[in-house]
Amino acid sequence: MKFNLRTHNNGELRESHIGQRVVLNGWVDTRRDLGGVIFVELRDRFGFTQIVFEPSYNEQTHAEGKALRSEYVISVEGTVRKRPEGTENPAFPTGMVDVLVDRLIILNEAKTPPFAISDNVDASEELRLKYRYLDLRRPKIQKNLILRHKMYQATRRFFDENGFLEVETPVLMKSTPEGARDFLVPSRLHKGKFYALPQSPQQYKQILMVAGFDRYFQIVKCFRDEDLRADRQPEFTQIDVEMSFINQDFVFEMFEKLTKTLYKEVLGVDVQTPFLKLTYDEAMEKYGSDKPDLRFDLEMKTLNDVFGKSEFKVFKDAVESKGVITGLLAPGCGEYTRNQLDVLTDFVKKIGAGGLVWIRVKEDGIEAPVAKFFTDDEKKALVEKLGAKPGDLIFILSGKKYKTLGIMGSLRLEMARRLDMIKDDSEPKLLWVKDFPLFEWDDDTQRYYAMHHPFTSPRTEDILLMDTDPGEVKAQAYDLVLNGNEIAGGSIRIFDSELQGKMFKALGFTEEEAKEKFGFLMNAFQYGAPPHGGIAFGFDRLCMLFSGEKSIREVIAFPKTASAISLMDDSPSLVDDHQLKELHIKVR
RNA sequence: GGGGUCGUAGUUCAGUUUGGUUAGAACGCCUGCCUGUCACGUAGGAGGUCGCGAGUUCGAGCCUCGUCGGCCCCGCCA
Repeated sequence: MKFNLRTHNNGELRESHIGQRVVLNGWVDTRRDLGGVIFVELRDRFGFTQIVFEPSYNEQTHAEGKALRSEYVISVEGTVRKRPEGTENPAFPTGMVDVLVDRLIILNEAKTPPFAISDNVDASEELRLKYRYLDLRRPKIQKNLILRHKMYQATRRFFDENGFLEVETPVLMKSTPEGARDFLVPSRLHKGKFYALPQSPQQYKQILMVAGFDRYFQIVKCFRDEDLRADRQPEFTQIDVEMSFINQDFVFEMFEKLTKTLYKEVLGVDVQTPFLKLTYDEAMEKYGSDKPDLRFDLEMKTLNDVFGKSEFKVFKDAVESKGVITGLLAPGCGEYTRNQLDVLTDFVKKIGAGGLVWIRVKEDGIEAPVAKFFTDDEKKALVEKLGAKPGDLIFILSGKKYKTLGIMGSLRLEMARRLDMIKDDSEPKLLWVKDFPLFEWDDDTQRYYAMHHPFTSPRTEDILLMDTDPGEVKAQAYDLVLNGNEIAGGSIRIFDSELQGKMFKALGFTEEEAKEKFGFLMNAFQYGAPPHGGIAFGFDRLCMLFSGEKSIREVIAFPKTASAISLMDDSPSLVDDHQLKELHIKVR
């Protein structure tokens, strides 16, 4: 079909164009047929322009315009005109003018869409995902993807300017035993063998360091076959980075700079550096989370010293078993009803707490079902430690250290919500959490697992503990946290074969197993590995937070549902038998 | 793997508590009228597998069981 190329896009025309002859292409957004005159808002990703079909200007085109419907794709020619006095629409940048049409070409008709292509029409997410190509026409989603584009560009500019090289790594790689479940890809050429999709390009980027690339980055898709969340998809995008001849502080500095740059260039916001740094233990004790939200205070206090000699059995057990007693002050909540307190007790029980101790602070002391177990000194010390005032409410949990702190952290977030302390427009709170434990004990398999990954270096001063007390070893691992979201994580790596061997041993790998799984990396390390370390940013999550969305699906063009299905193209799907046969696969 | 919640015109929802006549509303859609609208107005009209399947019942959108799907959370996510 013949049509003229546009002279302008639909967000472009201003009063300065009045009198010009223009060609516009786009989609019919809305049509208002007043009988004698027809107004159409023409839409493309640049904006809206009102075009007018007027019989006195061109009778034939006006008649043709009667046929237009929503989402028709058209090309029009006409003259830019100032809108008559009083009919301007300041809501649109192009609202001072309209285009009098004298030539209309309908490039494509369209079925009535299942939902209006508009920001303020609610359509269920299910429907939006099924018709994602229509959903993506909505200005809001387009705005999100444009922001994402800006993030890509600012990121690449930053790394280029700082001496990083962008290198692509394989998408078909070797399956590794640790960490998330791999997505497997069967090999046709090698019967019974499988590739894995990368959970991250971790080992490749370390090998690039051995190869001397010194500074590497990649904006890369990663795959983890785990269950989804609002901020988690099975395939997602990382800004993956690795550097040689650096230390942890150097990493902090470099990526504070990146974060600052992104805020400035994409949002025009100034953030202060350096960021606050908390150790993992501090973060857990004060906020009950390794990704604390610091937009509000509500700091937890460890009360082991207050109740160190307590006769209250629950507390006594916690102290004796090296557990924790942790307290949270809920200011002004002293009047919470028994029912409200029961709801909160259920809340913590659901996530694993044995129970919840609550205490009302009064003018003349404290009031609580457990008060009779406390000595006067304990009561006094408790109120003092938490800085409690009459009218406040105190919560106490006790039990296994990190688990209990984590539950109190959840309660902290819940109370912040109830007290309306989380303001969406508050300034971004960024911090580093560092000194993560190197290992995590797993009761089911009765062995240690690497909390970060098996290539993470312990703190130098903790290396000796690896043999005697692995649980106490801290890693040179760090997360970057934004408003309670983990947006990046990384570590300084082991670059010494001997220490790596020690690590594998602590994880319970035999030498043969280690060789079989990671041998190529170990081999590479024998040929002169530089000290190195890196970090990876969760790019989708970062885009989500920058655009103020609550789900990463809003910043991914074609996302999966919570059950990892793509509603638009109906994947995953069954495949033909002959495909399976070629791949030597039999479905049970 | 577990918990919560939702599923009714094209869409968003009401109706389910207490089973009972022809399942409603708004928007959208279609047709007529309308020359300055921008949530156009106006008159009329069409449009339903109450997610699906069993069961209880004289009778099920409503009750029971199962199942499928969306969303959120726990586990999981080096």
